[in-house]
Amino acid sequence: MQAGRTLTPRGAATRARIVEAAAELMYVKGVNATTLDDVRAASSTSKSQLYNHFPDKEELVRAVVASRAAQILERERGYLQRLKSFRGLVRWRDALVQRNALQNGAYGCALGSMASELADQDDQARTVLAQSFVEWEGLLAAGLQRMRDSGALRADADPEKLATGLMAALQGGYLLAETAHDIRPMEVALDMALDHVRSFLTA
Amino acid sequence: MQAGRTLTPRGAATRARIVEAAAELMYVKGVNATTLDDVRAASSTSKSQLYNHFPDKEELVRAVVASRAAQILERERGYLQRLKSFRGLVRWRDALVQRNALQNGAYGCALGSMASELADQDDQARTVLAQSFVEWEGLLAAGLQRMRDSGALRADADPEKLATGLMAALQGGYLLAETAHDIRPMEVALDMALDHVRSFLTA
DNA sequence: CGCGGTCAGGACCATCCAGTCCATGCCGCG
DNA sequence: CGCGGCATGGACTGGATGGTCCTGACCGCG
Repeated sequence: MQAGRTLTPRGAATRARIVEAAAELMYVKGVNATTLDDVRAASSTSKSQLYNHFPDKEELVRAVVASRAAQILERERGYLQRLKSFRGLVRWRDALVQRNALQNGAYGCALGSMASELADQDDQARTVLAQSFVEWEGLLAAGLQRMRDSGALRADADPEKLATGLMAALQGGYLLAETAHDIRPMEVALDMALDHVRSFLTA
Repeated sequence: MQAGRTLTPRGAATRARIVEAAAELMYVKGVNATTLDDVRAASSTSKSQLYNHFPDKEELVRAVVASRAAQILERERGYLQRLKSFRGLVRWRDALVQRNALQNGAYGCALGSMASELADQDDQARTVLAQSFVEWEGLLAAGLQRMRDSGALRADADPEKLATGLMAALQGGYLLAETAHDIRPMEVALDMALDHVRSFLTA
């Protein structure tokens, strides 16, 4: 199985099943703690399928990273594409908090936890993750820019920096919540970032 | 070797060497990517010494966590014990940024990266880490409380929440910096949190 | 100075896990 | 309907890694 091959529908489905199962396991247990045998069992496939689709575990990990990044950016686009008011930002915050509350904060951010684990281990994965964060912040920055253009935000507001601040608060909040098994730090952190944006609101 | 044993000076030194070497390796490579053989080599000891001092790897990891937490809290106490002005907070920020700049943001926060890796893996370690974050935030909160008491901060400032916000910005900043290999996101995040505190300054 | 116990050294073992391989089955195309 | 190739299954292997154990050195105490 070479890269760029055209897959039959069945093959593509199997590949997707593998990536999805691996993503879930790696999210819950961590990348390094997830064995290929775990993935095999969870995806109801076999060892040779794994190696038909991925030359080695590293490539599977990269596929998982790409898949998760695409998934999250897709979801975030839903929230942020039309962002143009402070209320929209509050809704964004609420949706993230609520989603994380479902699991009591455990596991953290799917991108953030992989970033932390892979940053010192797979430079290629790290780059993709970094790029994903940039895109994610870009969605926020674009919304903030629209708010500025419409006069909701003052002219001296820097959408890029505000977006970075929001993302850092989000990621830091995820981490503290994951460690404490309590989502309140995440709420507090996001509220701080939101307050910061609010301080640039006109009138 | 049982817990609570009194060690000879030599034994204590060996134990400390092991923990220190393990801490460094786990910080740079990650906990799971660090093998006991790595630790043995880096600490110039032998396998049986490892097992003389620690029943298994998990306990070594816990010792590393405890050691790192103590180390960081000690360092932070130096910065925060006498914190009583906004300028002091800025100095705190600068010191952290400068320290992280030395390695171009790589590796992140020694506590944060272990928290992310161990949270879903060792509940005992997670609890210690959570407690350490609480203490760390406590140092910040105490300083902010002093600022409030002295009238530097308004009465409606909540030191606890401000401290949590600072910590989240710090941790999120570390993560983004580590992923991007660029400390600017960390600076931006901390500046946001500092601005937030500034918004509670009197006059 | 010698003796008991603690510490150091490193060979050794068992397990786990990434990665290989070959036999079988299914699918689409002619 | 038959054929060629792709997908599938799972047994197998080599090596890494956590953990054990035995031997010998050192240290403090009598």
